[in-house]
Amino acid sequence: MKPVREHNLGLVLRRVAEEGPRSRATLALETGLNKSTVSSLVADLIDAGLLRDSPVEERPTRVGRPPQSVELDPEGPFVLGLEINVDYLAVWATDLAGEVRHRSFVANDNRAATPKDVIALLARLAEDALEQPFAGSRHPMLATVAVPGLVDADGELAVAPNLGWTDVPVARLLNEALEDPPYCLRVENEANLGAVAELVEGAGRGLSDFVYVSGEIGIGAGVVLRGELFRGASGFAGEFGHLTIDPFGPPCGCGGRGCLERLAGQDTLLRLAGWDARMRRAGARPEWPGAMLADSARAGHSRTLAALSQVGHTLGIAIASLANLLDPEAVLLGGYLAPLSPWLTVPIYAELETRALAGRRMRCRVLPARLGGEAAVRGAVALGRRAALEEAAALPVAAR
Amino acid sequence: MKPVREHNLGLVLRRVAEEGPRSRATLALETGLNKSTVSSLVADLIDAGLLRDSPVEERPTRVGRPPQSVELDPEGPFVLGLEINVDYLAVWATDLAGEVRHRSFVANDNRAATPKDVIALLARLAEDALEQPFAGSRHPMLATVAVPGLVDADGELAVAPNLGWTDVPVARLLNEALEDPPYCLRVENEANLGAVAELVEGAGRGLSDFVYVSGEIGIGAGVVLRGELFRGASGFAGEFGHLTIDPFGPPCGCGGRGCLERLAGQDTLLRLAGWDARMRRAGARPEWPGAMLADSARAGHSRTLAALSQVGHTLGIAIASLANLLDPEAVLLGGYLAPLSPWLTVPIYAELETRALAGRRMRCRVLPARLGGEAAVRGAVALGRRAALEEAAALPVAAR
DNA sequence: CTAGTTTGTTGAGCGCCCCAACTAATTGCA
DNA sequence: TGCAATTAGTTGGGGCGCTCAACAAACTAG
Repeated sequence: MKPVREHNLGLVLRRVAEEGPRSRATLALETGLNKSTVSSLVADLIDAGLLRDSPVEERPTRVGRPPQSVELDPEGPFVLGLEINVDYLAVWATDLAGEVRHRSFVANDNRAATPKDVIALLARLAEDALEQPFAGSRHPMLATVAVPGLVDADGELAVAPNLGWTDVPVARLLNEALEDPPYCLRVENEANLGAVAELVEGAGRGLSDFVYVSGEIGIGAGVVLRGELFRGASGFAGEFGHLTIDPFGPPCGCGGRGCLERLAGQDTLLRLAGWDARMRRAGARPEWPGAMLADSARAGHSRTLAALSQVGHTLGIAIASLANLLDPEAVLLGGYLAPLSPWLTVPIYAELETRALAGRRMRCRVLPARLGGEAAVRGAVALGRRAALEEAAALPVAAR
Repeated sequence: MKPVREHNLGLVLRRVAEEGPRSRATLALETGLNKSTVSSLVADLIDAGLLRDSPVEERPTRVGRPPQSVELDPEGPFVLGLEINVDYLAVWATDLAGEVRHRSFVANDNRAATPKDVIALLARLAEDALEQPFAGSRHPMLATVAVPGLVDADGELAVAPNLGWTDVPVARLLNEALEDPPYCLRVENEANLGAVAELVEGAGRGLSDFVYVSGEIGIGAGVVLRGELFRGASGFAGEFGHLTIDPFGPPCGCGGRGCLERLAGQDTLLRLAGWDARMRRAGARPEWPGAMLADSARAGHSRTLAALSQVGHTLGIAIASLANLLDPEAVLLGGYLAPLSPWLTVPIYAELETRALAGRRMRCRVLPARLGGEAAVRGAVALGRRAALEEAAALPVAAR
């Protein structure tokens, strides 16, 4: 009920986490706290195994006693990021500093398997990560699972169209499948986690309001508002692919008509560019359509260029609606859209300028995402890491 | 830098503001603070002129010493809500408790006048309010101005299409026109303030994520996320009327095509229902179209009913896009849409069910707004009042 | 080697919250 | 009427945790 110490511990810890190793003196300067207070806070954090004295010297050849930097303790808490996607599973493990300590990727056709089997396999991969020597610590462990579908407020996977799953309690099943369940396990939509990843270490760094558009098999989005992921009232925010573009357009799998995903999704784009969409199914890598179409566009194939222009205009209409509603600082194009952004941004900007009421007064930039196919796992660890930093601050006061 | 006292003062003050008069004992129970702490906090707030002992006895015939309730001091700080609209000006003044102490409304064709003259007139109305006896207090005074246009992050009115104004520094001009400028003066979009009003005392009470759709001459919206007004990166969020419904539809005044406002705005609705839109200009009251069309619909005029159905479907498409993106708890229909909602909700829900991906899993309700044409002024005072409560907590610590 | 400079630590002081004891004001019951 | 019982509010002691100032530590410059 009176978490002032906890608050300040968190302040110092997060500062070190976000800005890197630094001395007590600079921490005092940056946080506005007193030198002696910072010393005491840092001592507690070291006792709790969250920080350690750093060999890195922060010293631009100045006079005076050399500062003693502290950094995140790599032996401290660690974090798991898991991903279930249509045709693969992935697991990453990092320490508090965000250093990736373990990484695995397994191709697996998850549409063909039952949820239970898939989650059992994922649990095996997670346990491999936990076997790593660095995982022997007594610290709490957080895990986040990225899934390609709608996750409701209780963490249950309500529906994953491209996986063919409905109402799968992923968190519960995974907890049961794990020998030693983590301190906290959460499940989150893939595009949402992609947005978090871009926010923390990608094209969204430093931004506070943006939308990450994830072009996978469908088109999803993660919405970041005021520097935080926005999930919506039931956890279903960001279904950008089902914005209506043409009310009487072709029917979409969702039951609507003329959805963005139907008019500008991967299948349509490939078809417009002259490829048979079914080629995709033939075991290609996930990054296939983006890289291939970019090659084709670079080679100047007119049909590809026309397809990209058309899809760009369609995307632009949707992005203009989004901009009218939310006025974000930027829209990030992720997934297969990222490598195609050189050809997409021009038509998108054109639509934005004619259709966004605030026109050029609002500078909504359209940028390629930076993290490619790793965005979702990266976001999973990043979210877990952020939560760990938040909660870890409560640790030293409890340990007293 | 160590606002723990301030925080607790605010906690107590806001509790009383939101939940009404109550005793120190119940405040202690509700805030989790100690009885003695609450006593001390309340004493400070009384000293600062923010609270006073209340004659109201909170006593459900129980044994023991009767509690001494405290309530917001009506002699405390006061708040102005101003509104500049197309054909009228309005000023409300309330005390901290939200009790309206002064109210004025002046019909005035603001399109025909220069911004400077309009603001001078508004300043005169504001000064009338300040002449009131209760305004003689030493307390800070906050004012908020509602305007029907885009307000940028600096509080400048960038563009007000229906007023014909562009780049009017309303805050600066009003400050100059006022003899004794307020402690803090802010300018905010009309629909945004309508959303705040509905949040505080209308259909949005208790909700944390909703969108208020304001049907005035244009269609705007105020977006409330996590219980707070969301303004967007440049302050231009909520331009719901310019969502694209039909990319190749009729041109809209904004430069786009097939905007919601063009396809389902007031003019179109009246035309579809068989009225000449120009009749509106002929000096009718602002609530004219809603009340009149509702009468006509109640009378069973088939052309009106068909028009409402068509507009409802169009609105529903836009609301489905919004719901896909933000997953709000509710959408409130305000302005002239409120009295029409009995005929609009059915087609809107129909579109929501077919077009929102999460379908009936997400319960996005569509409700009529409750505050009618007063929403914007009410929101203006409510926003000022909320800010006053926030800042007033800093007062007692400064006064020490 | 000493003066100057910057970092980190130590102990006094203090704001502010909690706790417990106490006073105040009422009801219930003998 | 009067004395428990009960609930509200106040008062003073204690302690957590922050700030401040003085000091010790570790280095550079000349």
